[in-house]
Amino acid sequence: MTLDPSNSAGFLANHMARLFAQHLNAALAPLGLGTGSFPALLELWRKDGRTQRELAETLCIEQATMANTLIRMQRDGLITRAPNPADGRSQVIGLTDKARRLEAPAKAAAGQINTLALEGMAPEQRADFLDVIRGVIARLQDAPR
Amino acid sequence: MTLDPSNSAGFLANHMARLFAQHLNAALAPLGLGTGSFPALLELWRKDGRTQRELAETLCIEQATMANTLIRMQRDGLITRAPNPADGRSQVIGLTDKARRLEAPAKAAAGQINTLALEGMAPEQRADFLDVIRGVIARLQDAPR
DNA sequence: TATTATTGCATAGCCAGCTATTCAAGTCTA
DNA sequence: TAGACTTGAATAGCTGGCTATGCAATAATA
Repeated sequence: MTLDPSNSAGFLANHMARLFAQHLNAALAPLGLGTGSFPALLELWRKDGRTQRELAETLCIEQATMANTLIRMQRDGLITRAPNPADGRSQVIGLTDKARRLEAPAKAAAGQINTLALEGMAPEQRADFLDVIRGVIARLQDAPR
Repeated sequence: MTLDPSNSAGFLANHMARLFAQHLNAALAPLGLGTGSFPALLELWRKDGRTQRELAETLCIEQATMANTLIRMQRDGLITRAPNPADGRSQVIGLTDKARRLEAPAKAAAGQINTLALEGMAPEQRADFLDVIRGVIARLQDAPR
């Protein structure tokens, strides 16, 4: 029964993700952003006026996690909330001007980290790598937890 | 400026790691273990009587994180701490019998998750995949944060 | 040897993630 | 239409991760 960390997919995945997060955090901190708000912003930049549930769903994040992230984002002046005319339970999340101005620099910072991470790999190698990850995600998502 | 989540290495890495953690958590919960204590146990099962700093270093975890994990592990009756005769600042971490008895079932549970995650991949594909991850880790670790 | 670094841990305080629970608003159906 | 389900969000409470500090013990040096 070996299973040493440096040879376990799970351990390596965790380690890689932590390093990504550390770099992203460092890159986003000067902009006043964190690793939690960034994916939410990516979605809202694409199309804002969406609901909490929609965001959580497309980002594969639990609703409670999204709720807390949105609280911090509102505290930091990134989003506004308006009543949803179509459904009294939910609110419509909008971006502030401040958040809109951060789109270009934040995306640039994040892009650099992806570039660094995959440096030296041929384009198809990168595509393959991401495909394998997507496969792992699919299997883990389908299996009962 | 595209950078959509489902095509970003960082986002995919994070998503994959969260799914691994969820599965591992579910599998270890019946044993009273969590995703934080498990890597520490892997090291201690290999050789116990090690110091906090040693554990943090080999697991690539910050010292403060390790300290908190060890507090929970002690609370849960997994480890003991003895004064270090060689250095009055540090303690020697030992495993309890309870922790020793958990080695086989915990490793089995974790192994199953790795197997599930890489299901359907040929042995060399798996090896390649882990190698690519190790490469990403190396690049992110070397680069200034 | 006295002072100055360095090192090992602990602690505070934050963020991001999770589950479980609760509540209110909307739906459905007998 | 009244009562029962469903659904969107909030909240409590935990884990695991991080940085930044502070402190005590050790090591190094002037």
